[in-house]
Amino acid sequence: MKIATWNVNSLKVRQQHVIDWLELSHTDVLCLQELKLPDEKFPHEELAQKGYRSWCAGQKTYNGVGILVRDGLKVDEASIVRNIPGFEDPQQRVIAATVEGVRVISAYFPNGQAPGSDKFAYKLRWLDALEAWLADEMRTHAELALLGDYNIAPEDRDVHDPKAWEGQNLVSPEERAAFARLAGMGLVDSFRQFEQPEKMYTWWDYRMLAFRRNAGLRIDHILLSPSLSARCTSCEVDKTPRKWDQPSDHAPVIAQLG
DNA sequence: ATGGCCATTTCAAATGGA
Repeated sequence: MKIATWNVNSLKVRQQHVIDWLELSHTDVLCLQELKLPDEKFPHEELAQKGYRSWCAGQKTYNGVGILVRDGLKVDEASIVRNIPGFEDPQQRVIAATVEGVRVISAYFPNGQAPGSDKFAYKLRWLDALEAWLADEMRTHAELALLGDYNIAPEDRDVHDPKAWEGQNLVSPEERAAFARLAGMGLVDSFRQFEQPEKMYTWWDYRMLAFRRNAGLRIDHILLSPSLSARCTSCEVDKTPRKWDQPSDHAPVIAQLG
């Protein structure tokens, strides 16, 4: 089973990219972030025509997450959860589904704007709530995958220019500590399970010719519970759709589970 | 050179992203 995550930065604009990439990558389960559309505008029918069932937690203009599952894979309808239970939040950032017994979570972590800001405080509160909920989820699901736009570059090697970025949003010690706590819970960064090319990132600013200069950050991740990590045979970033016309500023990350 | 792009809302310029 191939599982993947992609921040599409508007599903309306990127719908054809998603359809093309599903066919290209043979992805079975695709987690999407930044749909930027309300539930009633989610293209369930169009995706169904391409062989995927879909679930979403959308909202107008901002945020919004979804999960696409190839026909034939077993999804327990009762397993669908939207948002972090107990964490009141109008922002739609989390959706979970159990697919073939694997707990799949699509998450769009808050950006945080800048350390010290109100949005940064919200990011840290959100991270605390996620961590508490994940602890429960991991107790009930041995095979769990947390996929999404984490808006955290966990290490300096995930940053094109660590000196310039030192202490900034997305790389600050507090954010990295939160990421490290996820690892402390037993979640494994599947990308780092395998040998990878140098300077591999998942996001590049639209400005400054950043993609051409490979001036990026690795902020999109697939974290796996111990028993799922043991099943994982590869994890890579696919930069292909970042080169297409009118691309998302993020590239998808895909992992193969044996 | 400390900006530059892009999507959205709504039709002009502000907001948010990362």
